[in-house]
Amino acid sequence: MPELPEVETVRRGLQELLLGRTVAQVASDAPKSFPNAQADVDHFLVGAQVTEVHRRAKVLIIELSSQYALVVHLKMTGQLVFRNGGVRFGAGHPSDSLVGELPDRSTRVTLTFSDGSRLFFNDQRKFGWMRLMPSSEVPNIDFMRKVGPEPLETDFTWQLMRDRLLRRKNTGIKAALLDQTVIAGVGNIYADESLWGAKIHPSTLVRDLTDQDFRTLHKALIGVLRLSIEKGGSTDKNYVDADGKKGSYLRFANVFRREGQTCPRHPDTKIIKLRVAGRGTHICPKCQKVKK
DNA sequence: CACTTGACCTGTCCGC
DNA sequence: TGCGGACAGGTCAAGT
Repeated sequence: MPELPEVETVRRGLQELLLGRTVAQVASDAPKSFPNAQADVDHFLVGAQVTEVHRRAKVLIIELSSQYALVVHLKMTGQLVFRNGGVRFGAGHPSDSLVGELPDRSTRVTLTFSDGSRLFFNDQRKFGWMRLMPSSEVPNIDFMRKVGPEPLETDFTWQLMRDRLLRRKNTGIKAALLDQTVIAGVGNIYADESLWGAKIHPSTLVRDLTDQDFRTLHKALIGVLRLSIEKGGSTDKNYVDADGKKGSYLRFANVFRREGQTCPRHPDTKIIKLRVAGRGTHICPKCQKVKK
């Protein structure tokens, strides 16, 4: 379930690994994961060089010398793994890797570069997608027009966060945090972790939060996102970076997937799992109470 | 318009 | 052991 820190980790890896490489060959399960017509692939992808890899919210944008871009959303089980030669385990121990020989049965798209290296787009559940479009059109797609501000940009103040969240004042804070048009890049893991950090119950209506709550939540959210990027993101089941390696943030998580374990702030209280905003939600019932 | 729910998929886990 | 059903959750479409 790649969220902002996972997608940013992949971006950094791809930026390092793909820059300057020239696409020589493309194989895909089109149209499911890669809907472009073959003619466009032949004209604007094959023969093009990778010039830059950007991220906006949970979307990756691989810029090409053809003035086209490959736009990728990993959704829940997508992976972008680069291989140059055989199986790479990166710098860590082999057990840090989740993927073996590629392609495998979840490979949906394979890009082969002119030097023989390859980029694999794997996606077990086929929710993710990759599409080729003119770079100039990327900001005009519906998602980009509607998506909220990046929480790690310097202009993302607590007041801006408050004002964005108040656009959903009659809904629960967790639903508002997950809404990509409110704030970009937050998903289930970092919503739960930041709400625990700020001692706010996920069902609390946004309109019932005080300025002090918004300040604390702002600090908690930025803190968990930064820490997770530092740890290479969160691997629960599928997520891996561009080298195929897992992220280690979940070792530092306080509540996510920790139901039944004790709250770090309350050795006498166990973390429980609820359903909020249609998602599995983890809280400490002692720190996080609904406010009215 | 604001807000909630279901659909999209497949692999895994749990109870019978 | 096998099997049906619940569950995992990012986003969009459809529903209230």
